Amino acid sequence: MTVLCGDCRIVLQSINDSSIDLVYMDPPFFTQKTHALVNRDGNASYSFEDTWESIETYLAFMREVLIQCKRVLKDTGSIFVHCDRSASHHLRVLLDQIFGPEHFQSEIIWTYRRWSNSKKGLLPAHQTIYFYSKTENFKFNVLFTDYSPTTNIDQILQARARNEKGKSVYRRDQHGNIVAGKEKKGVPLSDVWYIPFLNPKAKERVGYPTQKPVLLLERIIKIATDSGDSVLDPFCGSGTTLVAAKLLGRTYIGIDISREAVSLSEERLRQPIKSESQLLVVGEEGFRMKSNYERNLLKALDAVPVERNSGIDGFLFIDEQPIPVRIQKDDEDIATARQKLKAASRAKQCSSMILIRTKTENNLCLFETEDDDVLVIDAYDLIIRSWLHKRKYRKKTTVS
Amino acid sequence: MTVLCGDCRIVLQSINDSSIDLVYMDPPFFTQKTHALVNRDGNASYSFEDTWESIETYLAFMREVLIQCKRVLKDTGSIFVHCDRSASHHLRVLLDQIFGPEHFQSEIIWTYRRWSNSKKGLLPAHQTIYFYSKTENFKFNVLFTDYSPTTNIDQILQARARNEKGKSVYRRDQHGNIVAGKEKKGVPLSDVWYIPFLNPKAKERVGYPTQKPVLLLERIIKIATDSGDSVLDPFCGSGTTLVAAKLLGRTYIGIDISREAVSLSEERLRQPIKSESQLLVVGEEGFRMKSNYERNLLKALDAVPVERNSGIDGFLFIDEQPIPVRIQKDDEDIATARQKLKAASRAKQCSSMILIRTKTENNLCLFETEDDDVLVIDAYDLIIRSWLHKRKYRKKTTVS
DNA sequence: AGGGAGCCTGAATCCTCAA
DNA sequence: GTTGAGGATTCAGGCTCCC
Repeated sequence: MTVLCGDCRIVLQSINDSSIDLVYMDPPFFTQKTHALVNRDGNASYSFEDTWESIETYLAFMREVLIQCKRVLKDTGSIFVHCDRSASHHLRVLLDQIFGPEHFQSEIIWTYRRWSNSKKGLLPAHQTIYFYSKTENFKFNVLFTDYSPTTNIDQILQARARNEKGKSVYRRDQHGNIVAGKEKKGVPLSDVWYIPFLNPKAKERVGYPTQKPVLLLERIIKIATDSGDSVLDPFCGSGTTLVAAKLLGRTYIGIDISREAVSLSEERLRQPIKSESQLLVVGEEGFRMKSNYERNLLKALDAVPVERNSGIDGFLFIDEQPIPVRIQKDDEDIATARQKLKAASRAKQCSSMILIRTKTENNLCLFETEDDDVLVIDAYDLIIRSWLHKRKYRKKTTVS
Repeated sequence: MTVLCGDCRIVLQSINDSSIDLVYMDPPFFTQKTHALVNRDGNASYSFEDTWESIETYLAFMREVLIQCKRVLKDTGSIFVHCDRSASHHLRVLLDQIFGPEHFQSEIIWTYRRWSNSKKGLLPAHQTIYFYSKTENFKFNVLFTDYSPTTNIDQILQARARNEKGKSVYRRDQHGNIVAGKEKKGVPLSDVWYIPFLNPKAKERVGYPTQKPVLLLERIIKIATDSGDSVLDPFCGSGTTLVAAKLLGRTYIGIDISREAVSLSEERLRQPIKSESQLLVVGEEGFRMKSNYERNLLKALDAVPVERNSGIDGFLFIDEQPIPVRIQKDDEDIATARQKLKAASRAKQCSSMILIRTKTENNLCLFETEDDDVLVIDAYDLIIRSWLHKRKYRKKTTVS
């Protein structure tokens, strides 16, 4: 959980063999340019050199770094190397040499829309991330995306079989009825990722050149590690990788040769939630911090999410009047939840509040009182689960 | 305007120096597999070998072909080499050697959605096309695409200038009014192309493995040539390049080592057909039938949305069992909604269903019957609206 | 061990049948 | 006839399982 300053070829030597679960690196791309950007308030400027004598010098440097990275990786670990069209082919040849072509897993295309320039040629709108594993036995979590709107989901739910000619057909039982298949979670994530490029005006920007979106790093970390695993970024720059790792509960080590970059990373890490939310709109960051479950509930309510720890999870606006919303937490009973919501709302002068109940209680004596200003609504999954439970029980008794 | 049969390394020798405007090639990808496919009507079968002793053998072969291609290209000509992740990096190193890294123009990513599989890792969903020119003085036509929906069109149309600090600002006349700029045609085409993969069921398919969509070739030909120019494809296969060239009024030469492929190309050229992709005509959004409201409701239920069934809006999975979900539509009463849901679910053999009520009815006589298999849940906004209404009324009566 | 056969997959078309 | 909903079809994949 540190950010180290120095040449990563040297600093990496202090890291133990087989101790890291994921290496992500965003090294110089061999653009042969100096990258500089002035900070928001204009008083600090970060820059780094990406000029090299020749491609051979560049590759010799990268070779040293990659060999060290392989050494520190666990056998179940993987490496993601970010590059652009300047030298991606040379880097992949190098990766083949060091990690072995059989450990190549994916060529990830990060694509985005960007302001057009009037260059003769096609507008560059992608960068490449090479994904190699150390062994065949690498850790991989499948992320799922939505089905294409052209897909007949109701159809692909049906179980399938082969007929006598070996053709794929839907399976039918002895009555000729269709047989239902297994659960569908969605389509496994593909190797082409559309993630918006950090807009020059984005609040997330901290003034560091080549800064990557947190969303991109979150996705990589989720794919290759579990909670508590270790993430290493030998060219950490503004520390985006480390922030994403911290937000996802992974441990992290960052290295950068620039004193300023290390300070900037440390600053961002000190309070990633707070400092990030100063930079980001509350809604955006609040959205990322909430669990999917709460986020979806708030969306269905059409409520605007707010930050945690305040007793209020979001606000619903009806006739321009804000109505505080709280979702009952796993570790609290409905009375506590109501109390917290009322306490937090008192200061806001709100007379109507909404509480979403997510659990059944042992004693169901607490109900919405007639003159209360809190509306208690049961979460959909709570309603469904108790209905199914009731039905099951009823069927059993009917049979007996 | 011919299709020649033979090894392209030999056949190319018969083509004059500096006589071709565009070379497109779709060589073997070094997949180390034999690709075979049976024709639609089942009476013909095409196949080709893509197995090699080593990567060196493959590259030696490709080197010979590429050197010949450079020779026959005009000084204003360009070459587009289609490859996939198997050997793209090696091919680009080769292209750098033969055409010079300074003549590298673009790494085009052709991306698409396709049937998936149970791979451990990311689903491959792109192929790469390298675009090199013979000299700096190459022919290039800018194609335009639509602006992204987030772009403010009004702003683009305004003329721009630089202020005293060199920053880009909108130009204003002496009265401070914004000056309208030149007409813009859209965003110049980027190097990431989303073009639907030739679907297994597409009519355009002729039964040749690895067949490419005509649309992809049309785009390349439009970029690099004008009407009447010459196009060469040394691995023409089923002749897609030649068909696209003919449709666009370019002259063409195709070469293939397989007698069957040459016959197939000749046959296709006799009646060049381009099938319209429904997906491209309508657009992905055209297939999405759900409102944001409905989508958010389904998400809160943790249900998978269904786009192509008029009775079912989504599926919820509990204990791996699919449960159909329907959201009551604006123009239907709850009885109709229930009836449609039950009708659609009958074929799916589902015994439990969920119906989301979104409106109150005048006669509230219809309730969930004890033995029913449909659970009716009120949408959150319905609950909230009726609660607020009730409170308002109660307060009024209290005051009076 | 290594290699071939068979299985699971979902996108996007074609195609059928009902209204 | 004409339209449109939804059922049927098949693959430049990649896994497992079985000799």
